[in-house]
Amino acid sequence: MAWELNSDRPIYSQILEKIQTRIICGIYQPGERLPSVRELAAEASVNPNTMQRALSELEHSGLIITQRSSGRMVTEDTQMIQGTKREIAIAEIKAFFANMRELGYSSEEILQLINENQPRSDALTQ
Amino acid sequence: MAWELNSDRPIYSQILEKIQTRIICGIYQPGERLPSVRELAAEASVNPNTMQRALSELEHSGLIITQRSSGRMVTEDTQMIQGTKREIAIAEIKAFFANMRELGYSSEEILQLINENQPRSDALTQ
DNA sequence: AAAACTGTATCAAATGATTAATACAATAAT
DNA sequence: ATTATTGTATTAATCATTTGATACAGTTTT
Repeated sequence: MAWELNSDRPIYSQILEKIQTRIICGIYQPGERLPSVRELAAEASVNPNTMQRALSELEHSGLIITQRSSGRMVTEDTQMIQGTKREIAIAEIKAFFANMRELGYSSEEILQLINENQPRSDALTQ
Repeated sequence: MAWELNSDRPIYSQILEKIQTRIICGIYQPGERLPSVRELAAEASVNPNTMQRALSELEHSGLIITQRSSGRMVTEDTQMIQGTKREIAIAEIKAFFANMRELGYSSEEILQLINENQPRSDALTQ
C-alpha cells in the first residue's frame, strides 16, 4: 500500500507527479478541495515538510490553488487540466520512442514489439 | 555536450544506463575493451569514484568483465546482450503503457496518440 | 628495469533530500 | 469567544551522493 515511492528519485518529486496524475485522471475533481498537507503526508507515510514541498512546487503549474488558511483546491479550469494531460502524454510518447531508438530499435520494430507485448493492441499492423 | 546527466536521479545510476545502452546498441562491441575508468570519468565530466561505482555495479549484470589491472571488456556473449536488450525494451513498453493508463487513457486512445505523434507510424490504425 | 597505465581503496568535505520537532498567523468550526 | 484546522517557516540531525586528493598492487609499454 502507501504510495509506491522509490528511493531512486527524490520523494517530493514522485509525490508531485502522483498528485498531478490524480488531478488529471479525475480522482481529484476540478474545484474539489484537496486533503490537508498533514493528511496527505500521513497517507503517503511521509514527513509533512516533504509533502509541503511537493504541493508548493505543484502549485507553480497552476493545477492547484492555495487559500492561505482554508486549504488547497484543484483548479476549475478544465481546459488547463486537459491540456496538461495531453502535454504529459505526448512527452511520455516522445521519451518512450527516444529510449527505444537509443536501444537500437527502428520504428517498425518498436511497433512490432508493442503488438507482441500489449494485450489489446493485436489489431495493429505496420 | 558531455553526457546529458540530470540532477533528478543519482548520476552513477544514469551513467550505468548510458554504458549499458552503448553495449546494447553496439557502440561498444562484444569483446571490445572499454575506455579506462579515468577516461570515461573525464568524458562524462564526472569524478572517477562515481564512474567506478557505476562500472562495478554494471558488472553484476555480467555485461562487462574486469581484468584486474589490464582493463574492462564487453562480454562476448552476444546472446546475453540481445537478451538484455529485449528485457529492457519490454520493461520500457510496460512502463509506458502503465503510465499512460494511469493518466486515464485507454489502449485505443494510446495507439491513436502514437499515430498522431510518431512521424513514421502513420500506417497504423486500430 | 623503468615508466605509464590498469582497477581499487580510503578518508574528508560539500551538498541535497528527508525527517523531526516546533511555532505562528489566519481561517473555519463549535 | 474559544478551539481546531489551515498553510507556512524555522532549526537541527541524519543520510546518501558526489567530489577531491591520495595511495597501492598489479600489467603493459617503453
